[in-house]
Amino acid sequence: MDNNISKSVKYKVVINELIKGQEAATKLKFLLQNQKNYPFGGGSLSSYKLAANVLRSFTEALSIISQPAGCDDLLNLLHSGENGLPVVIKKSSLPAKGGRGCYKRRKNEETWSIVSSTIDDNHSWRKYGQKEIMNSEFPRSYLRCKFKKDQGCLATKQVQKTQDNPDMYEITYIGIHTCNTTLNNDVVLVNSDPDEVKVLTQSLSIKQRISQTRTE
DNA sequence: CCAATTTGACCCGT
DNA sequence: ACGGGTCAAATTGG
Repeated sequence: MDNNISKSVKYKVVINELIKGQEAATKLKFLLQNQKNYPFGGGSLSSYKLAANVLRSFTEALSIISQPAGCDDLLNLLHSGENGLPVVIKKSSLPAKGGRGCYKRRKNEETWSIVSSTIDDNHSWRKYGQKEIMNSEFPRSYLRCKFKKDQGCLATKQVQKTQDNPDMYEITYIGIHTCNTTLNNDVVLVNSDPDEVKVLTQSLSIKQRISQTRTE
C-alpha cells in the first residue's frame, strides 16, 4: 500500500547516498591533487586516478538517475544542496523558452545540469565552440557527441566553470545519446587476482527510444 | 598526415 | 539589435 511512498523514499536515499559519495570523491580527488607525490601511486593506476574514477562514476550515476522526466519532487529534493557541494541543480524538459540561441533542431530536447569537479563522463565528446557569456567570468564550452557523424547522435553538452569556485564546473547535457553506449568502464584492477576479480561492467543501456522524431 | 581544437563569422529566437 | 549556439577554416597536436 505504501509502495509509492517507499519508492520515493528509496529514490531519496539513493540520491543522497550518491551525492555523499560524489562529495567524498571530490574531496579525495582534491586532496590527492594537491600532493606532489602520491604515496600509493605504484602500479598502473595512481590513487588520484582512482579517486577520479570514483568521482566520475558517481557523477555519471547522478546525471543518469536525474534524467527521467516527471520527477519534479525528486529534483526538489536534490535542489536542497545544503552543503554547496556537487549536486544536481536542475532539470528542464520543457521547451527551450528561456534559451536564447536555440538553433534549428534543439527544441524539445531533454536538458539537465549538474555541478561537478570533473568534466569527465563516460562518453566521448568533441568540442565545437566556446563563447564568452554575459554575466559570467568564465567562457562556456560547447561539445557534441563524437559519434554525431557516424551514428547521428545528437547529444551535446556545455561546460562552464562556476564563478563561485573555478575548480567546479556546471555541465549541461542536452539530448540523450542514441549512439552505442558500449561504455567499457575502465575496470579498476589494483594488484588483484584476475580469477577473483569480478568484472563489474555497468552496462548502462540507455535505451530511450525517441519516437518523436519530429523534424519540424 | 590525420584528427581535434581554436576562433571569428554566421545563424536564430527574443 | 543582441545574446547565445553552431559552423568551418585555420591552427595545433599526436
